[in-house]
Amino acid sequence: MEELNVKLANLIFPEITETIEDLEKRFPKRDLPEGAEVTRFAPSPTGFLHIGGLFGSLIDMRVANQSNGKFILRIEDTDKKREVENGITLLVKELKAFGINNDEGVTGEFAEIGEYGPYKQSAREYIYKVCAKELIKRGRAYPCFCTAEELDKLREAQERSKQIPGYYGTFARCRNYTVEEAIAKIEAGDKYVVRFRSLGSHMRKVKVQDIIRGKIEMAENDQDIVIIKSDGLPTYHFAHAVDDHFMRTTIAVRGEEWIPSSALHLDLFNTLGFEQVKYAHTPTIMKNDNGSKRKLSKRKDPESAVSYFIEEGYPADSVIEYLLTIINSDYELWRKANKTANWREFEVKLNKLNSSGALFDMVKLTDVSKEVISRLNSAELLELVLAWAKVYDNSLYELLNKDLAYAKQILGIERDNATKIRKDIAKYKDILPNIFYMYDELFEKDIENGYNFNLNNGKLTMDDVKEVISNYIELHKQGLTKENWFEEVKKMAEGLGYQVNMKEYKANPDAYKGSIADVTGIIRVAITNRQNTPDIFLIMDVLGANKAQARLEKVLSI
RNA sequence: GGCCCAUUGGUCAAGCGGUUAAGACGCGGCCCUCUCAAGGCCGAAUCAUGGGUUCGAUUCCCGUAUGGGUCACCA
Repeated sequence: MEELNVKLANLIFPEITETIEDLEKRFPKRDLPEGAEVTRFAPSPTGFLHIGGLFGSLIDMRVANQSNGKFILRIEDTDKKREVENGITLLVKELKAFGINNDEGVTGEFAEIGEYGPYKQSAREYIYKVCAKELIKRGRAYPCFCTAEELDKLREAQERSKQIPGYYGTFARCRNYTVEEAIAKIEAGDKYVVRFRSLGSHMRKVKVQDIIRGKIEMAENDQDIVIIKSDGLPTYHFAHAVDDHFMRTTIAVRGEEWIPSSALHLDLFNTLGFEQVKYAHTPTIMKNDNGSKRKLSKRKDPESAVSYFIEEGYPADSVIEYLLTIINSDYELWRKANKTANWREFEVKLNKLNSSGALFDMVKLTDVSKEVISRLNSAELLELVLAWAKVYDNSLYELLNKDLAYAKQILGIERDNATKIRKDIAKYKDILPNIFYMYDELFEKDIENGYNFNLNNGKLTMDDVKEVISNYIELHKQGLTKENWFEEVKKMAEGLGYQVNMKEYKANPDAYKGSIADVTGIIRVAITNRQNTPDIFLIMDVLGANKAQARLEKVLSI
C-alpha cells in the first residue's frame, strides 16, 4: 500500500478507522443449515409497493422459508430526492397485508431486527466508507472532481463520435491525477465524488451465472463508476456489493433491468475480495397496451400499485396466488391437487421461472380470486369483508354491522355446507350488488323504478304474475322445507297450466302457458327483483318467512 | 445507436432431439339444471422467420424480424 494513497484515504475519510477485515468479523458468515438461502427484498421507500415488488418479495420470502434460510427487508434510501414521508411504514404495512413477512431487517420506520444491520442504507454510511477507504488505500478508487456539466459534455462528445459513453479509460480524466494533485484539490476545497478504478476492458467477455437464465455473457466492465456520491452516500452498485456481502445474502433476486450492470457488480465483488452472490433476474410484469407490451407504469396503470387490489377488494391471497401462477406455472396443478392447502405449502422453484415478461391478466386474476373466495366459509368471508368495508366502503360496513349474525347467514347461502359452492364473487366490491335485496331499505329503493319481471317475451301478463304469486302465498304460509319446497311449487305450477319439465317445455313451448322456470322466476323477482340469484328458497329462508310474505303481497298491490 | 434479455394458441404456459405439442384462463357448443354462478363433456386456437447441425428439429448453432431492458452523483 503506497503511503500517498493512505494519506489520500485518510484525507477523504478521516473518521474511518475500521477495515474490511474488521467488518468481516463483525458480520460473520451465517451459521445456517446446508442449502439455506438468504434473500432480500430491497426497495426504495417511495411509499408505494409496485406489483413487481410484491412479485419479487414473494419469491424472496418463499425461497428463504423453504430452505430454512432468512428473508431480509432492506431499505435502499440512498436517494434523498425520491424519499417519501412515511414511506417505510407504508411499505411494511402493504407487505404485511399480503402476508409477506421478513425474518430480518426493517420492521418499521425506526425498527428492525437482526444481527447484520443496520438495514437502512442511510444508516450504513460508515460501512460503505470503510470499504471505499480501503479501495482508495489500494489505489482502486479515487476522487473525481468533474462537474455534472463536464460529464454531460463528455457524454455528448462520445455520442457524437459514436464511442461508448461513460467515464472510463482515457475519458476518465480524474483517474490520471497524481495522488498529490488530488490531495491538493481536496485541500483547496474542490467538490468531489469517489469513483471506482476499474481494471477491466470491454474487449474482454465475462460470464454472469443466473439461476433463472443460465450463463449470460457480456463485455467486462471498464467503467469507473461513482461509488460514493458527493453527499457521502453510496450508489446502488456499491451498496449492493457491500450490503449483500456483509448481510451474507446468498441469492440476489432482482428485476431483469439489472442484467446489464451485473458485469460491473462482478468487478466490484472481485475487487473488494467478496465472494460473488448468486443472481436470479426475474422477468418484468408487463401490460398489453393496444397490442403492444409495456412495463406497468406508475402513472398510467393503477394496477401497478398493489394498493389498487386492496382498494378494489381483492383478497390479498388472490393476488398472491395469481402471482404464484406466473412464478411457477405448475402452481395451478398443485392447487388443483391441494384444494384446501395454504399457498405457503407450495414450493417455489427459481429455475422454473419463465424468463420472458408476463402480461398481467386481470381476467385470470378474477378467476383465481373466485376460487380463493369460494374456499372461505361465511365467518371467514365476513371477517375479511368487514375489514375491507371499514376502510373502503363505510355504508357496506354499517349495513353488515347492523346484524352480524344475519350478514353471516347471507354470506353463507350456497357456501356453508353447500355441495356446490358459488363462485361469483371475485372481490369484496362484488358483494353488495349480490346481497342488497336481503335488506328491506335497499330492496324498497330498488323497486322504486319497477319490478324486473320476465314475462317470457310477452307470453305472460302481470295478471299471470299475480296469479302465480297469490297461489304461491298460500303455499308459503304452510311453511315449506328445503326438501319439499320445489315439489310443492311444481304441483302448484302444474295446476296453473305451466309445464314443470323443462325438456318438454322446450320441445313444445306453445303447448303451455309457461314453464316452471317462469314460475320460480316470478317468485324470485318478487323477493329479490333480480332474475338471477342463488337458490331462492335459501334466500327466503334467510330473509324470514314474514318478510318474504310481505314482499310477495306487495306485488299483488301493484 | 452499442450492449443485454426474450420470442410455443388471444393470455399464462408445459416441453428440454423422435410427443396425436400438456394444463389453466378466456371463447364457442353440448349436458346437467327453477334462473344465475358452478360442475361435467367436447371444440376452435400455438412452436416469429431464414439458414445450418442431425437420420430427425419446437427443442442445438448462426443470421433476420419483433418486443423488452440498459447505457446517471436513480434505484
